[in-house]
Amino acid sequence: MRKSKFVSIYNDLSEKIHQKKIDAGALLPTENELCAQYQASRETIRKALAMLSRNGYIQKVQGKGSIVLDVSRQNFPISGLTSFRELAAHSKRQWTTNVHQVVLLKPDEHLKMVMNLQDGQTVWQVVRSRSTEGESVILDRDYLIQEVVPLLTADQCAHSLYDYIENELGLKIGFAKKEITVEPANEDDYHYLTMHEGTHVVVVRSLVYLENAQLFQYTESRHRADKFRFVDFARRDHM
Amino acid sequence: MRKSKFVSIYNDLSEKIHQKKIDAGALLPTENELCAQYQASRETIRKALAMLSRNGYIQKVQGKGSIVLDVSRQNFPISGLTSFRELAAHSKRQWTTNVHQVVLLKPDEHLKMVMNLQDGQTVWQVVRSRSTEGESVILDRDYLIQEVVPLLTADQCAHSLYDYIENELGLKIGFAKKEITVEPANEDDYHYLTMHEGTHVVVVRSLVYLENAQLFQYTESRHRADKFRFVDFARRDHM
DNA sequence: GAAAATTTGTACGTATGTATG
DNA sequence: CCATACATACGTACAAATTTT
Repeated sequence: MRKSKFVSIYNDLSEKIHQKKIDAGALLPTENELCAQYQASRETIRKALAMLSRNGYIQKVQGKGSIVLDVSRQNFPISGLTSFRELAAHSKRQWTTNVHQVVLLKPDEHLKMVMNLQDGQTVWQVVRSRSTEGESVILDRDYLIQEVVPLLTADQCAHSLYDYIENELGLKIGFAKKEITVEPANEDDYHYLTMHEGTHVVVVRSLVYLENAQLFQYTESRHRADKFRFVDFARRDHM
Repeated sequence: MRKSKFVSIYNDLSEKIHQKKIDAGALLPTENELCAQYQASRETIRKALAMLSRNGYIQKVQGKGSIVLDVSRQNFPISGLTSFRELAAHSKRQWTTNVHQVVLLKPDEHLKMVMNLQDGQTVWQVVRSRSTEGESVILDRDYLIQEVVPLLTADQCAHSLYDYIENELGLKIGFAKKEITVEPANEDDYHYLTMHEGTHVVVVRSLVYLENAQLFQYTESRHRADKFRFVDFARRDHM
C-alpha cells in the first residue's frame, strides 16, 4: 500500500460524492459503519472525514452525522496549490501555452528582496502566456532558484513545470503564499496579452515553498480581468 | 475549561509565534516535549500542530521537527471566514460603515435560484458601504433568510452583522463558498462608491452556511479595484 | 417532557513504520 | 547503524449533541 489508509478512504468517498453515488443533503454512513466497511479504526475514518470536511465535501454535525454537500456547482476551487496544468485539465476550454523566455539570470535588488536570496544565487526566469479561443489571456512570469532546479528547458516549460519538479526532480511542494490585486496593465501585458476593453489586469503573486520550508519559486501571474475567476471554500477553523 | 485542550494549545503556540517568542526558522519543541509542557497526550499535541500547519504557522518535516514560518509579513489572510469587522480590526486604517438600506423583501427569481429559496420565504436586504480616508471603497449587499434571522435593525447592521448573528442569536457559522471576479462598475457602484480612475470593480460573491449546513446568507461585496487585496495561504493537502 | 439510544467530539495510551541527522 | 522525531493505525473511555423511544 503506497498511500496511507485514510487518504485511500478519502479518495474513495470523494469519488463517490463526485459521481453522485451519495446524494447531496444525505448523510454519510456513521463513523462506526465506515469502520466496518473499510476495516479501519474510528480514528482513521475520522481523519478521512476531516479531510473531506476541509475540502468542502461534507459538513459534520455532532450527534447527527456527516451531511454531504453539493459539490457539483463548486466549480473546481482555484484555491489550493493546483498548477495551471491541473486547472486546465478541469476546465472545458482548450488551452495552449507559449513559452517566450527561459533564461538564467542574476536577480536584481527587488527580486533578491522578494525571494530573500543570498548573494551569488541565480534564478531561472520563465515567461509564458496561456491562450484559449485564439486569445492570450494569462501571462506567467516564474522565477526558480537554480540551486533547487539546476536545469530547465523550453520543452519542460511548455508541458508542465510542476510535473517536472515533482516527478522528475523528486521535489515535493509544501505550501504557497498568494496575493491577488488589480493593477493597471503594463507594456508587457499589452505585448503578450490580447487586451481589448479594459486597461487593468488581475495580478496573482505567489511564493512557493518546498516541504522542508525552503522557498524555491516566485510567480507573477497576470490575468486579463474579464477572464479571471477565483473560487474559494472557507471553513470556520476549529477542528 | 470551555474550549478544548488542543485549541488552547494552538492559541498559546500561535500567540508565541506572533509575539516572536519563537523565531521564524527555528524548530518548535518536539512533540514529546510539548506533551510534557502542556500535560497532554501526543495526539492532542498533534491536533494543535496540524491546526498551526493548516494556518501557515509551521511546516512539519518528518524526522526533523516543526519549523516556525515567518508569519510577520503574512498580512492577515483574508481567507477564512473573517467578517469585515474582524478584518478592519487588523487593518491600520480607520474604517466607517454607512447603512443605506435594511428592508424585508420577497426575493426575485434570480435571488431565489442563487439562494435556493422555497416559495414564501422572505429575505432581509442590507446595503452598506465602507469608507476609509474619506473615500467610500466597498459596497456590500447582504441577503439573509428571515426564518433564520427574524429581526434586523439598522443599528445592528452598523455595528456588526456577524456579532449579532453569532453572539445574540446564538447561530454558528460553518462554512462559506466564495467567488471573486472583476466586472464593469454599475450605476450603484458609481452612486455609492468614490470612483475615480477605473471603470471596474472587484466582486466577491459569497454563500454562507450555518454549522448544520443550512444556507442563510448571500453576499455581494463590490470593491473599488485599486483598494482590493486578497491574501491566501495554501497547503498541498495530504494531512 | 424525560429518558434512552445513537452519533460525533475529545483525550489518552500503545505499537509500529518512516524520514532525518 | 543508531538514536531521534514525526506519521500512521488501532483501541478505549467518556463528554456533548441529536434523535428516538
